[in-house]
Amino acid sequence: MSTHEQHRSAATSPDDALVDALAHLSFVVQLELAEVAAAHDLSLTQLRLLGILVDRTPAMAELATRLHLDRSSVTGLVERAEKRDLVRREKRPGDGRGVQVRITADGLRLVDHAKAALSPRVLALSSTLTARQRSTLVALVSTLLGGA
Amino acid sequence: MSTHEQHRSAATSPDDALVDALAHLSFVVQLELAEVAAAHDLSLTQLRLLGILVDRTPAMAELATRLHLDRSSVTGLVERAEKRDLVRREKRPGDGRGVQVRITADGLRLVDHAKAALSPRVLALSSTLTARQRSTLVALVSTLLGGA
DNA sequence: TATTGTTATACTCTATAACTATA
DNA sequence: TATAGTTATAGAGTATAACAATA
Repeated sequence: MSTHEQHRSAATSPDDALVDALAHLSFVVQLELAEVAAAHDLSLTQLRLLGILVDRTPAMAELATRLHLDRSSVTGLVERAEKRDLVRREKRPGDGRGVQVRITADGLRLVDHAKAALSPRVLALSSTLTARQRSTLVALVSTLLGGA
Repeated sequence: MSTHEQHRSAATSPDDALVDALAHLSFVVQLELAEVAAAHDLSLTQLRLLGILVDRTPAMAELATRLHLDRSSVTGLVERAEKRDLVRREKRPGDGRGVQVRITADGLRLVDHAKAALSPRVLALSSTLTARQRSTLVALVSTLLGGA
């Protein structure tokens, strides 16, 4: 029911309870992500962009698909990141129209720091769980996400 | 590790696996939330605003706290919602400075529809889990969130 | 013709700083 | 002085529509 993390509603059915729990959890986790991004002077979208580029050199259109954004939005996103020397646009070999985006050393350093900052925050969230509970949670979420 | 939902990284430790799972899950759930909001011509923030107002009549400052926004941001947010007759600003009795924000019938209808649209989407996400697994997941997430 | 990416434009969202009015 | 809220301003983020270049 709740679309807000501080709205602790009394779920009336098991289904409602699940929807509530996942929505609420997503807000709490996203807040941590946004704070980590902000601490590195990045928006959450910029951080996601860098995260994607860590092990890929995608075309603009592929970035748009992965980020669920319009191609024109990605143009601006990459432009701003490029201005900060976090990414670089390169000509796509073999297709005169295409561009591929590559992360720079600066960008890589930034995303590494952000990732390092994220872990303790997310782990702190789960401090009320035992080690066994945490591993059960990981297993369930992995199944839910279709990841084995 | 992953800051992006489509980045299925091989977590190297149980801690990394937990951070990955929760981050990934949060993106997937937020995508559903954003799509539901968009289907009702709302941003996720506007939907959160309405969600808060369902059972409250808060002051602007309280809204800012709940939404993790600056007061000036809330001014614009409420203004746009008011322009669409989704909320109404009222004078706070007993404090000439204060304002309280109330959801309108239109707003309530909209948020109800959005909530109804969200449930099947989130439930579909968890279709790979058994009923018992879903209830375990709810219990673990509730503990994590400190909600008993 | 279709695809890739950009540009032009217009909004929403957000924060900072300065302001007004009330307490 | 302190608090509640707004305004002015600036910038990021986003989409739609129209465009150029290439395929």
